[in-house]
Order: sequence, then C-alpha cells, then structure tokens
Amino acid sequence: MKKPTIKDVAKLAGVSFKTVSRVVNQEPNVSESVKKKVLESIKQLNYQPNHTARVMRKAPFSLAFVYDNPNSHYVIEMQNGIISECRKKGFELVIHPTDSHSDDVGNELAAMIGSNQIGGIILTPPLSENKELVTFLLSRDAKVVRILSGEQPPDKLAPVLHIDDIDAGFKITQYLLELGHRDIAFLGFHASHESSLGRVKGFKKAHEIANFPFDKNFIIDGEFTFESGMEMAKQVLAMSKRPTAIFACNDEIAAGAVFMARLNNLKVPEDISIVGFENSPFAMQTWPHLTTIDQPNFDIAATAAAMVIEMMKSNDIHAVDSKGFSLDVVIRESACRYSLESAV
Amino acid sequence: MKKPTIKDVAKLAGVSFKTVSRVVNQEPNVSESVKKKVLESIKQLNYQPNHTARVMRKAPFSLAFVYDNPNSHYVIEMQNGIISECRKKGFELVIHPTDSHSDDVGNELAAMIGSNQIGGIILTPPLSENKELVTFLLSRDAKVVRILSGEQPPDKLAPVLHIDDIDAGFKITQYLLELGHRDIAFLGFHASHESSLGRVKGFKKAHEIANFPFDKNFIIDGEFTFESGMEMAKQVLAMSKRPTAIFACNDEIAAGAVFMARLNNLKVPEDISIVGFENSPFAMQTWPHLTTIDQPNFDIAATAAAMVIEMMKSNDIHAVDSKGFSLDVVIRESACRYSLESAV
DNA sequence: GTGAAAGCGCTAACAA
DNA sequence: TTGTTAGCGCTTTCAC
Repeated sequence: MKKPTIKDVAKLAGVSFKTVSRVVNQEPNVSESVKKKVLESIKQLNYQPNHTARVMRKAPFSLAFVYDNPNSHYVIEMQNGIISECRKKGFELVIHPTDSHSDDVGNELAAMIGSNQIGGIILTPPLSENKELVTFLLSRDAKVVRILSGEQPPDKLAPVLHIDDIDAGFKITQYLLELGHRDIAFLGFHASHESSLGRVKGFKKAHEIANFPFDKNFIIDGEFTFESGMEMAKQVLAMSKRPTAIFACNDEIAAGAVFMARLNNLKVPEDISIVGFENSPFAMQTWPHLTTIDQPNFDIAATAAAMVIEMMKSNDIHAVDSKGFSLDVVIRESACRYSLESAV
Repeated sequence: MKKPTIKDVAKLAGVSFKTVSRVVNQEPNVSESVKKKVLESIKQLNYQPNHTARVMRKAPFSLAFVYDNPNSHYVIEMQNGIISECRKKGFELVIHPTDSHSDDVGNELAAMIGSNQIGGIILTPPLSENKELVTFLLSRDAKVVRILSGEQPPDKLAPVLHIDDIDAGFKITQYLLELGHRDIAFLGFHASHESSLGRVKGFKKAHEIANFPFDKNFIIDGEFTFESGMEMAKQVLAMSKRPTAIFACNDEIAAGAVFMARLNNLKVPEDISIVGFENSPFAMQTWPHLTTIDQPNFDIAATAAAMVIEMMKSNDIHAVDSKGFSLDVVIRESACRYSLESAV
C-alpha cells in the first residue's frame, strides 16, 4: 500500500488537489464546509504531506549545528537548546561535528547547502571565529549565525550572538578580590581560544581597577579538561609562593583543581579557594560545589536557533539583530574569604 | 545568481541533461570523452545535485537517532558513532531526543517518516523496549534498529543490536568475588530499566555459581546519576554490616560512591572496592581510576547505523542480521583484594 | 551510447 | 471560493 498523496485526499474529498493544499497550508479562502470535508479525508487516509516535495518548492526546513568541541555537556546543552526552538517552528536539526583544522569544512558545509538539504547554520567556536569560512558560506547563500566570545560583534557580515567573557572574567575575579584574595592563579590560558583570552582580559582588568598587581607566573597554559586542570593545579600548588585562590577557565579545569587540592591535603575553600566558569554539571559533582559563572548554553543556543530560523523564513540575513549575552556569578561553596589567620 | 541545475551543466557541456544525470550517478553507458566533458562543466559551474529533488524520486538519505537519556557522554558517543558511519555512506543524521513517557513519540516519528524526511531510525532504551512503538513504526515502512539489553533478540520483528548485560554483570561480580569479597553491594537497581535488570541478574548469577549468598539488603534502588550514587553509597556505608565492595550500575554512580567513601574517610580501594560500568570519562575522573566494564558505545552506535543504512539501501528490513555485543572488564585501580587483615 | 518524454508531490500564478 | 496549468530538479521509462 502506497503512501497517500495530496491527490488521493482530493479524490476522496471530491475537491481539487489545490484545495487540499490550501487546507494543509492553512491558507485563507477555503469555506468551512470544504475544509471540514478535506480534514476528514486527511485523517481517514492518514495523509502526511511529503516534506521533501515541499522543500523542493520552497526553502529547506533544516538547519545544521556545526561544532568542533570535545565537551559533551556543552554540545548536548547546545543541541537541546537548538532543538527546543526547532520543535516550536517545525524545523529539523542536523548535527555536524567537524575538525576545524581540516580545510574541507567549507566544502562539506557548502555541499550541504548547495544540495538544498540545509538552509541555516549555527557555528560555535573555533569555527565561528573563522571569518573566511563565514564569508564563504554567506556567498553560498547560507543563513549563518555565529556564537562567539566578545563584547561586541566582530563585524557586520551577518548577525552574531556574542558572549561577554571579558565582563564575566572581570566579575568573578572581582569577587575573589573582594574576598581578600591577592594571589590568584588563572588556569587554562589558551592563546588561540577567544573565550580564554576574554576571561584573562577580565581577570587582568579586575586587578588593574582594584589596583592590585597580578603575577604573570600565575597565568597557566592548558586545555579545558579535567586532566589538564589537575596538571595545572599541581603546578601552581608546587610554587614557592602559592596562590590563595584559583580562577579556572572552566568547570572541568576547576574540578580537576579541586581534586588535586585534595590530593595535596588542602581543604577547599579553607586552604584554597577555587572558582570555575560555565556552571556545567561538573560544578555540582565536586565537593564543595563550585562558585562559577553561569553560562546558559541552552538559552544561548535557543536564541541562535531562533535567529537562523527567522533569517531562513524571511530569506534575509539582516532580518535579525546581533545579540549579546552577559554572564553572572553563581556563588556556591568553593570560595571563601581569605585572611591571614586562615593561612596559618 | 541562481544555483546551477543539471540543465545548466548539460547546456554548457553540450549534452542532454539525462547524460549529466548518468555521469552524476555513475551509471554505465557513458563514453569516456563525454564523461570528461560533463565533469569539467560540473566543476566549472560548481554544480551540486539538488539533494531534495533526488530524495523525492528515490529514498530518503537521512536517519534519525531517537533517544531519551540524560547521560551526555552516552548520547555524544552514540551520536559520534552513528555519524562516522553516516559520513562514509553519504547519509545525514537527524537527532531526535524525546520523552519516552509521552504518547506522542509514535506520531512524531511517524510524521518524520511519512513526510519522507527520514528513512531509518535508531532507537535506544527505554524506547527500544517499547514493542508497540516498534511495531507501529515498522507498519509505517520505517527501517528500525533497536539497541537494547539482552542475551538474545527479544523478537523477530526486525533486527536488533543486543548487549549482554547479564554476562557483563556476571563477569565483574565474579572478578570481585575472586578478589575475596563476599559482601558486595549493588547500587542502581531500577526495575523498569532493562540494563539494570540484566546487570543484577549477572550479579546474582555470579553469587549462585560461586555458591556464596548475596544479601538482598545490599541491592539498592537508585538513579544512574552522581548524586544518586552518593546517596546510595551513604546508605550502604551506614549499614551495621558494611559491604567490602560496591558494584555500581554505571560509572556515574561509582564516581558518586567513591566521592562518598572519601567523605567518610574511607580509602578506595583499601577500605572499600568500587567498580563501575560503562567505561565513560567518569571512570578516569575519579581517583583511583575505576575498574569497570567497557561498553564501546561508539562502535555499538556505528554498527547500528550500518545496519539501518543497509536496510534503507536494500529496502528490506531483513537484509541484515541481529548482532550481539558482549562486554569485558577493564581492570584499573578502584578494586583490590579483600582479606581480613586489611579490614582491621 | 544518448536523448525525449513523463511524472514524483507539491506550490505559485493565474483563471474562472 | 475554487480549479487549472505550469514547473521545481531530478530519475525513470522507452525510444533512437
């Protein structure tokens, strides 16, 4: 038994197939009586409009989430945010992990767009920072929304969703400073990682404004992983002048640092305060729970999805404005006041 | 500038558009010279076949990964496995998280299939255990592969990929028994969770075969989460007769248990042995690293994907056989020999 | 080997 | 308010 088509419905309802099309698309100019009849036939035949044929005549109804990020929690949260928006608007999500170092990314994506499978693309760092790629995709008529780190959009190419890491890094450093900490280590510096750059910038800015110097040796290079967090923490804890607080560039690093502190028989936060960044599940799987920056990935992703969908629907890149997200500190138990007595 | 179509290519190459179609589809009966000419024109115009139009005439080239699972690592690994296979075969992956308790799942999926967007579906627990849903999808002409827990396929409806949790649970319990443990707690029993059921079954079987009784009070109900793991560990550690080893139903529970042990000033494994299940990143983010069961989610997912794709290509559910996966113990440092002396 | 014609299921443009 | 005609980009006959 073949799948019923619009014509089968039309025949059954005794109307032209265009009328059925009108009903399906909720177009005006259909009398109530005819509408009812058509709807009944649809139900009776269990008719489902052929999405593919529809897409061929109009625009694609799928968007792609393109990423190169090993952080499962991040990816899942982003995905979920995008999907929640897709569901609302009747779009489908295709996921596309890639290797940002490969030169093929552009062609891969161009193929998806060129073949009309996908109309819009959501790009996350580091891909979103690749201006050449974006320009290329735009030239191929793709609707692109980039999620990236910055106080402001980096350009006017297309709307972006920028996250103010500088401000966030500033806030949490300031919080540590206010708690009396003067020797704060920064774990997870990564020169080619815009977010990391932004966060250190905020870290430095907070020191400058408070007029406290920061120690360059306290800025440690590393990856955004638990293992790297352990490694970096080990490094600073072995220093002759040991920091009294640690600003970890993300929660995973912070979790690794908490872990290493414990291995060194240091109590958190009594002996050393440790803060994270992201408010991921890691923040709650560590003891004490992490004071961190809340980065609402789900909302960020949903917003990005809403933007692409709007761009696709209106077929206009500039139908939508860039948006900025500013992040706030979540205070939990991994950082406390520093005073000389407690250091004894 | 519009996207080039097959006709533009034909015009440029000076052939009929059908010939271009033949070249694109690598059909026989095209002379080398013509082929070369066509290929050149394609490159020159940067022609991409319109995937949508193609799908309309043939079968869909997308499959859906349908899941209801809060475990990010699991989902990501599965996704990556499926994608790796999709890439090879030129298929696209659409992800579809759902709420398995909703009655709408069937309709949602039916809509995706009926509308010709998606040809194949990969189902994971608990959705894969819903026979009614599977029957329904099959009746809608979907190619379905289920991943589920079991020694054997539960039915002949369609090929499945079954994972032998009983055997795995047996092996790791046996390992603990061989280390001299006699009081082993099982954390994470979940009556409506086939995997959990399988693992306890193996747990019991190992005790029976070794002819050691197990204590029913040591089988603790709980969720597959870190928090629940902490909670359950707290419970067993407070018992008057304390277990010497813990079999956690997954690594997240185990990580929570390790954590709780430490809070109780118990050393792992010297004071208490703890093993996990899954070999997820959690197994390495705990100290000591977890002895666990290696569940190769990536491979499992890739295999499932290969199965669906084969079913789609041959348009035959039974073009493929069910497959079983048996899992092995990975020995690390979280479990050690138990002897009375060490218990002092 | 190659090409012309028909048609997939749908929507857009225009009639009636 | 409804129906007719054309045609999206492609593949599938079937003819040359």
